[in-house]
Amino acid sequence: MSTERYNPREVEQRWQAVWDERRLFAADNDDPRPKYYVLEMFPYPSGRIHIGHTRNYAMGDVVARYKRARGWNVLHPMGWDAFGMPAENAAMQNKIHPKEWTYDNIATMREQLKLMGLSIDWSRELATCDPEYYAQQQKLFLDFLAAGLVDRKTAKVNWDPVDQTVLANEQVIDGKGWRSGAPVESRELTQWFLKITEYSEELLDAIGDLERWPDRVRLMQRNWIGRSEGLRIRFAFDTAPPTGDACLEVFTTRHDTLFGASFMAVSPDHPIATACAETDPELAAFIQECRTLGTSAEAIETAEKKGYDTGLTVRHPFDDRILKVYVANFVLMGYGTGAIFGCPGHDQRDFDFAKKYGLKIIPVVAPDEVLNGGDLAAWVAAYADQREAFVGDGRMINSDFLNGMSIADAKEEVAARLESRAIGNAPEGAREVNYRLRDWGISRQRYWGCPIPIIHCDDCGAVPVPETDLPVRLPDDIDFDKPGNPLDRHATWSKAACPQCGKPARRETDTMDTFVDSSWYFARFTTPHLDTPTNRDVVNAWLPVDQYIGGIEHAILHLLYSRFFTRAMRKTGHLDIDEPFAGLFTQGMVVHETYRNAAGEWIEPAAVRVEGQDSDRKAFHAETGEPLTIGALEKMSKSRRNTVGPEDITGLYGADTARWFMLSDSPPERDVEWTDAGVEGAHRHVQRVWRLISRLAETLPPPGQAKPATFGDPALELRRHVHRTIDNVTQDLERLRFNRAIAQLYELTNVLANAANASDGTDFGWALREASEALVVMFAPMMPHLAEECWRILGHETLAAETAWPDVEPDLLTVETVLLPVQVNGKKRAELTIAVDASEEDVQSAALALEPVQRFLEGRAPRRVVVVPNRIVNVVA
RNA sequence: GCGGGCGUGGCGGAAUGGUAGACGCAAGGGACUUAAAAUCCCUCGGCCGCAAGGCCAUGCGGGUUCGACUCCCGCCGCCCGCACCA
Repeated sequence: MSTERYNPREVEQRWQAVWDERRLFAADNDDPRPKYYVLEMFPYPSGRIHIGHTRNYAMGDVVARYKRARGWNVLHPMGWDAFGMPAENAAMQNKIHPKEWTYDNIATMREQLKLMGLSIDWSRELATCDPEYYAQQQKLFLDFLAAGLVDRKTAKVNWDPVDQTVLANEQVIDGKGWRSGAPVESRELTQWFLKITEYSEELLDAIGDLERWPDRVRLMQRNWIGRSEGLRIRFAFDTAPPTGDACLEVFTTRHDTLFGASFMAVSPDHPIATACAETDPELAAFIQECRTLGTSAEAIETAEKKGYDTGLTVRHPFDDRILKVYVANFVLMGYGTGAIFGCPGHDQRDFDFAKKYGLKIIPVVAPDEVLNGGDLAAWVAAYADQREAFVGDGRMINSDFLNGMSIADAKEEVAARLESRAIGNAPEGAREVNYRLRDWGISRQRYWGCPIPIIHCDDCGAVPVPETDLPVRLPDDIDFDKPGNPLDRHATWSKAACPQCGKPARRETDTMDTFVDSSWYFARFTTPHLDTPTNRDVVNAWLPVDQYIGGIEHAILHLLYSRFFTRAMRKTGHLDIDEPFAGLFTQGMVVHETYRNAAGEWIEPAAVRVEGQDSDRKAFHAETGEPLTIGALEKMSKSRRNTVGPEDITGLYGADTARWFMLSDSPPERDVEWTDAGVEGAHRHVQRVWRLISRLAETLPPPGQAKPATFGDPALELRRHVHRTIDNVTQDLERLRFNRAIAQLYELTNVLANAANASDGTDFGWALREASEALVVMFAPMMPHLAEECWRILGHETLAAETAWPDVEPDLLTVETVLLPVQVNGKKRAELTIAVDASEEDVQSAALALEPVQRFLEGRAPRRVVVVPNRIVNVVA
C-alpha cells in the first residue's frame, strides 16, 4: 500500500534536485517558441526571506509554471537589489563590512527561496552590488550624460540629518525621511540629476496604453506627474526690483479670473525675494521664518497664510491697476515660476491672505443659480464676508470685456489678447503646460552604492571617467566610525588624475540612489553577464516584461523611474522599446495578529497560545501563561514581532502547503491573514490529494490507453465536470485569480473522490485517469512537488513540470438539459429541467405549468413572462 | 482639502444585471478507535413552522429594471494615495 503519509521534506528535496539536474527552468535566448517574461520585484537582501516575499514569488511562479505548460518560452529570473543603507547601518552597528553582510544575506535568502521550489532560471541571477552589474550601470550613466539626460545643478535638497544623506522628494513622507523618520531639513547642494522631466509628457500620455496595469497605479502616476494647462503672464513692474527685471512672470490656470487680481506674491526662495532681502533685514528674517516652517501635513494644514510687503508694485495688464508684490509663505518656488497673481475671489489661499492683509476681494465668477433669478448685487455685496471662495463653475462678472462669458471662453479670450501684446520683445502671455514632476536627484552621500563615474578637475570641470577605466570600483578598505560618507574620508580613493589634462583631480564621492539600480535590472536579466549593458536583439526580444508582480508601495517611484530609464536607454541605443512592463499586478500583504503583554511589549506568534474563538478569543504567553492582549492585523514586521518565518512552515508542512495556503483564500490583490488554522487546512488538503491519487493509482488503467469510443453516463458526467474545471481554471489563471482557481480545484478533488468509489467500467476507468491527470497538472503550478509525486505514481516517467496543460473538449462544455430557476415576481419559486434548445414558448408553458408557479398566480394569467434562454424564467403576476 | 477604493454568514471570500453565500476555515453532531490523533459522513445566515413551506437578509435611505450584492442619486463607516501645485 502506498497510502503512507506524504512526507513533504523528503519529496520536495528530491524533486528540486531533479529539476535542477535537468536545467528545466533555464530560459534559452534562441528558443523559437513565443516568449513570456514573468518577473517579481527583486528583494533587498535584508537578512531573511519573509512570508510576504513568499506570497509574491509564489504568485509569479504559478504564472511561470502555467505559461510553461501552455507552451511558452518562459523567462523567470531572480536577483538582488543589493545596494542600500541597511548594509551600512549593519556595518556601523556590528563592525561587519557591508559587502560581507550583503553577500551573506544573499546566500541565506537564496537557500530559503530554493526551498520553495520556484521555477527560476538561477543561471541569470544578479546582484546590483556586483561590479559586473554596476560597471554596466556606470556606462549607462555616461551614455545618458552624453545624450544630455544628466544635469548637474545646485538645488535645494531634502537632507536627512540622521542618515546624513540627501533624499528624493519621493523619499520624504510627511516631511520626514522615509527610512530614518527624522524631520527633513533643507540644504543647498550640487547634485547629479536625471532629466526625467524631459519625458513628463510622454510618461503621462503613455499611461493610457498600459492596459494591463491596475487603474489605481495609473491614476497615482498621473497625479504624480501632475500636468496642468495654463498661461504664463508677464506683469510689468511699476516699481522695479533690485534684480532689474522688467516683468514679474507668473503661471496660472485661472487666467479667466485676471480681473479679480488684487495682489502679487512670490515664493520666499524667488530671486526677487532674495534680492530684496539683501537690503531689508526684516524681509530676510521673514524668509528665514518661512524656511523653518515644517512641510508635514499638520504644519501645512494649520499654517497661517503670511506675507511680507516688498514695496514693489506691478501694473495690471488690462485695467492698469497697481498691485503690490508680497513675499508669501504659501507660494512654492518649485512649481510654475515661483510667483502668482493673487485672486482672493476664487482661490481659498488668496482669500485667506486677502482677509488677513485687508486686500480687496472681488468676485469675478458668479454661479448660474445666482445669475438666473438670484440677487446678484446682494451676492456680490456679501461675498467678502463669506468664509470660502467660490471655486465652482459659472459666468464672468466684474470683468470688463469678459463679462457674461463662460470660464472656458474667458480663459481663451485672455490668452489670445495677452499673446498678441508684448512687453519689450516678448509676448505678455504664453500658453504653457506645467508638470508637478521634478528632475530626479540621484546623488547620495553614501558608501554602499554605485559610484558615479566622474572626476572633478579644477580646470576641466566634471569629466567623465573614460570607458576603458570602468568600472569605478568601490574600495574595500573603509571605516564607519563616523556618520556621513566614508568615501569622502578615504585616504586615497578620491584622488585621481583628470582624464582630460592629467592634473591631480578629485573623484566624485557621491554614489547613485539605489532606485537607479532597480530601474533597469529587468533588462539586464536578458543578458546578465554581457560586457555591455544589453544586447539589443536579445533585450528587444524579451522585453517588455509580460507580467510584473510586486507591492503597491512601488506604484510611483520604482515604476516611474523604470519607465523613464527604458526611454533613456532607447535614446542611447541600448534597446528599442518604450514601456518596460506590459502587465502589472500589485499583490496584497501578508498580515498577522499582533500580541502585547501587560508591559506593552510585542510578543511573537510562536510564543503565543490562543484559546476560545471569535469574540471570546484570549491569548496567553505559551510559557509563562501571562495573559496578552490581541491587537490589530498588521503587516508582518520586525518591530511588531508578528512575523512568521517561511522556514517554520516549509520545515513543518512543506513548500506546497505554504504556497497553496497563501494563494487560496484571499484574492491576490488583497491582504491575506496568516493563521495557523488556515495553514493546517491547506496541509490537510495536500495529504488528502496524496491519499486520493495514490489510492486511485492502484486501480487505474495504465497511462496512454486509447480513448473509448463511447462513455456511459457516470463517466460522461465526470468528464463534463473535469472539462468545465479545465476551462474555468484556465481563465482564472490567465487573470491571476488564484483563489478562484483553487476553489475549482478543491471542487474537482471532491468530485473525483466521490467518483473514485463509483464504478469500474473501461470507459469509467479511462475517465478517472483523465480526471486524475487533469487535476494533477492543474494544481502543479501551485503545488509543484506534490504534482511530481502524484504524476510518478500515476505511472509516468516524464515530469509534471514538463507536461502540457490539458485541452478542453468543447463538446463537453455543452449540456443537453439545463436546470432553470423559475421566479415569480423576481423571487425564485421553482426549478425547471428542460432541454437547452427548447423554444421560448416551450420553456414558458413548462414554467407556467409548475405547481408553485400556479400557486402564486392564484388562477390569474401572468402579466408577462420573461425568458432569458438557459438562464432564468421570471413570471410577472 | 482633492482623488480613488471598499462595506456580503462566526471568519476569508464566491456571485460583474439572472438561483446570494461557490470553495475553504471555524463550530456542532455522528461513525471508526480501549482512547486519542488522523480519517470519513451529516448540519451549519436569521426568524416562524412537526412538516410542506413561508418571511427577512449583501452598511443605511431612495431610484432605474420583469429582475439589483452588481447600475444611478443621497447618507454612514472604514481604508489608501496626493497634499499650500496657483
